[in-house]
Amino acid sequence: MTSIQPVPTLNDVAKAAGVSPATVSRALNSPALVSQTTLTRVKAAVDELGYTPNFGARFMAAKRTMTIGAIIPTMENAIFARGIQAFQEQLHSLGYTLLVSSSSYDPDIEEEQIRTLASRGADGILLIGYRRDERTYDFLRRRNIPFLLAWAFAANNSLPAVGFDNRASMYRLCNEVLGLGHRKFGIISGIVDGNDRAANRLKGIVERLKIEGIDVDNVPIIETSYEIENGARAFEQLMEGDDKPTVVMCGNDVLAVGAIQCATEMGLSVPEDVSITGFDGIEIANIVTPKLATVHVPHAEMGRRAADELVSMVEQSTKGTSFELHSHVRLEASLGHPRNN
Amino acid sequence: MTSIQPVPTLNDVAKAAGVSPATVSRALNSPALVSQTTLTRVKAAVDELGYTPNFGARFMAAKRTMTIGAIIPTMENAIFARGIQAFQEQLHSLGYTLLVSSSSYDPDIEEEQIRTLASRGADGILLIGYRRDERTYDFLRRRNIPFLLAWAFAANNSLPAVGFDNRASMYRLCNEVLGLGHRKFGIISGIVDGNDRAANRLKGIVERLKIEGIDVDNVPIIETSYEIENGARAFEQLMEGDDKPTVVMCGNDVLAVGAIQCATEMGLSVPEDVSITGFDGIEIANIVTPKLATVHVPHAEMGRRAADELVSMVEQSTKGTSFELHSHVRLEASLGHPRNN
DNA sequence: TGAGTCGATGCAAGCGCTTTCATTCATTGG
DNA sequence: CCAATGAATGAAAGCGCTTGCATCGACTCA
Repeated sequence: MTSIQPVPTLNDVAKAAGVSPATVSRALNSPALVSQTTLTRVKAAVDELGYTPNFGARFMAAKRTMTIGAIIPTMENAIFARGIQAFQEQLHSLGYTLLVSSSSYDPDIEEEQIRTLASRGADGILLIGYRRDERTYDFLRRRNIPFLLAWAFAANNSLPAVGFDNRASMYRLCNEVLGLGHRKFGIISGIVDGNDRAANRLKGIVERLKIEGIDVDNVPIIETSYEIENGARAFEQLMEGDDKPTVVMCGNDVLAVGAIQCATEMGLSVPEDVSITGFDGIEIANIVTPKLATVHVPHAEMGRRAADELVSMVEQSTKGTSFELHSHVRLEASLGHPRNN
Repeated sequence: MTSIQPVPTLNDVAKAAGVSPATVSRALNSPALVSQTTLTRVKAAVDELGYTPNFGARFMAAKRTMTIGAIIPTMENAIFARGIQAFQEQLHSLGYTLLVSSSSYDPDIEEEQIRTLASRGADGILLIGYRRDERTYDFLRRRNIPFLLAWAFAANNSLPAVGFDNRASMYRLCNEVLGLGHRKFGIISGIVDGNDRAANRLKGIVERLKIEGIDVDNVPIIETSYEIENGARAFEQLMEGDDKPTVVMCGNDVLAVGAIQCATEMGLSVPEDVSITGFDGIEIANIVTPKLATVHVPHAEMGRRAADELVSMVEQSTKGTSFELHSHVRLEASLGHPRNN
């Protein structure tokens, strides 16, 4: 075999091409500065040796890594999947690589991941939602790492974000529900603590109900984490008492699907016996029977825009502009009139 | 404000603690070599300055990065979600960070991502399935980067893998289908080219049918990529002719769900008019009505085992041991007897 | 008491790359 | 024909960290 030279370096390429390392570096990063002849010679050497730059070294010498990090709460369900996929594809077409980690909805893990991404030289970071320790934001700012929030948008918050107004979206859905005549509500919310998206969705419902003059303190609200099973259990609990709700609004499609499944198991028909609504508009909303009335969020567009915005923040070192996307209430068979209005 | 010293370095910590950089490095990486007093002093300095190591530098000086890379075909649907989530959680508890990229089922992109991960100093890489250009494997070997395959297992292949036998699994499911009396098959397969998992699943059906004496050349097989929509379209096409199949076996739950939805839209009842089967046992198989008969794969276990194995390959620099997981045929309402047997 | 140990620390050499500055050589204009 | 310009390249200084080797006391043991 050939000699033991496992990883070719810039220097090896330089030798092979008969030029200086500096020239190879330039040929690779700013081809305009190098003559055509040298350029082809270098490229040939690169191919021949199978050279790949060492990011660690590059990161040390330069600053950029052409890497964007993203930290999402979970990979396990589909909530973030489509958006992140679009984000990644757009980044790829802009020449960036995406590194994704998941925090399992744990703020401490999230903070740790942020530090790790920073240590790794991420040029920018995408985070989900607003709410996190101020210390985390300080860290990012101190380090001068551009960051962008997604899956949420609050007009009164100056942090750059690409997303939608969770509160207003849920408010609109609640409007529709009221319009159908429902007055007895049950709510299954995501864990509100440390999650502004879940909190705002809940707020959207509560605000609207108050306006309607409904005594919100008597509306049963169950908080649980985003899993189908939990949605089912919560639903069961809501339907236990005498004074059953005519509609159960869920903070999330995943919970809603659990609720629908539970309803079916309990022999209740949806929406005749009880209406159920979700939020997100992910695939399962369409798969479940009956189809789930929900708020549809433009995930793919959000991902693409987030990529564009974050990259421009990185490259132009701008402060970042927020962008509000519009969600869309989707009425489907899981939502109907209450039985005895 | 304080002076402009954006990113504290090891040296800064050393100064603050009144020791040499070497000592700080040791305090951080091999605390056993440092006295208790120094240790606490260093830790204090680290906290005070908010120091985070620079991975680029660390990667250059040492070799390890405590990073594992994974490249999955897509993040968009749930096929890999659960397994990867478990993989990440296990890695995290072993002290490693996971970086995930997706290749969009494109071999060229996958290769590029592999190079990127290598450049970034991934200590090990997880890949999905066996089939890829030999050049890619050569690259990994040359670079001496441990890699492990997942979502597939072939006894006759020496590459280390943690997965299940796609062919045998599908063969068993096909067995059940035949047992119910079906003789007229339709097949919706994933794209076989460059995807050994899809290919082997198809093979499992075909082999079993041949044994049964069924003329496989006359069994309609539609290849399409893993999307619900495509499953629906393919199903429609299969049900067009006069000689309709009594069962449609799909290479994947996603395709199968599309098929079921299409059947419902066409006014066909499942399984009375036509049976439908899937593969993977992901969440949507349980959500769709009727529930999908499928092959259930222990995704979470696969993820965990893959993490353990890959880390041990990295740390003990062993060659890697393959491990076969067992899938499990799950009979559900979408599969029944053919109408006119 | 002196040689031998050993634990704790410091020194300094890189790891592979980018980039500033200097140098070289060909070209151009007066 | 010579100075001035500019394109192309090279030399070399780090970037922040790890680690082999050297050093230095403080102990142990005979």
